[in-house]
Amino acid sequence: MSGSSPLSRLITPADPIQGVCQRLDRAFYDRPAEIVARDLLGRLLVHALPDGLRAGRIVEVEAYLGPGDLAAHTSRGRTARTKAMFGPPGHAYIYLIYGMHHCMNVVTGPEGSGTAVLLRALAPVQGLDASTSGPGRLCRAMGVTRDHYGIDLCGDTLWLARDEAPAPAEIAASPRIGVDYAGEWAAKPLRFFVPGHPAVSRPPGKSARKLAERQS
DNA sequence: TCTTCGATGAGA
DNA sequence: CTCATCGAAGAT
Repeated sequence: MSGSSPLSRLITPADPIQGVCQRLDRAFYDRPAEIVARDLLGRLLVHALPDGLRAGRIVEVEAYLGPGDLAAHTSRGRTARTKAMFGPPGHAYIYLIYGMHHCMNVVTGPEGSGTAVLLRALAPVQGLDASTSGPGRLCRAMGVTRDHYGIDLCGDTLWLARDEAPAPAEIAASPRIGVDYAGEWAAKPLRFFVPGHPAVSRPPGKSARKLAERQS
């Protein structure tokens, strides 16, 4: 944490970060996944690369509530893959899905809780030219791979931050995507997104179930 | 060791 | 709707 933070370079005409930009600290992540998930909407994901910073504003996430949640990878216990998800909060849980796509989660709650939030879509802010809608494309555009498995998000490579942009006026919830196998857990409204935002990966259809709620 | 299949995305 | 593509998990 030096005085000349690279965060100053985030200020752009296209989507200016307003005033002070501050890295989210450990305490932010050390809360229940569902709380962290909602609080992550509107925050920034930042990756420092040799050729500059890439940053996007989070507009869609999903909460995974631990071993009791049949849709969560930690529901099958502690394995090599889920080691990071069972680890301390504020670290990245990243996995390869369908042999070709990476998905990035932020680990939440106390160490051992096995809870995390999947980042599903970003609104481009800086250094992003590919699509950032959908968990696989988000990682590809941000340059996130399993090399970042377990990385400390309170460090200076890959981190999340808050700025002075207003929080989303509204947050919508829906069932999580692609977890139909999870029994009653498949229906729980644990996907949160900014309703109507163009970067959201799957805009709700007419019959899609949606719960709009007020944000803090 | 063998088999199955997934917290996806692209394309017909 | 299909299918690419591979590691983790469960079955054997």
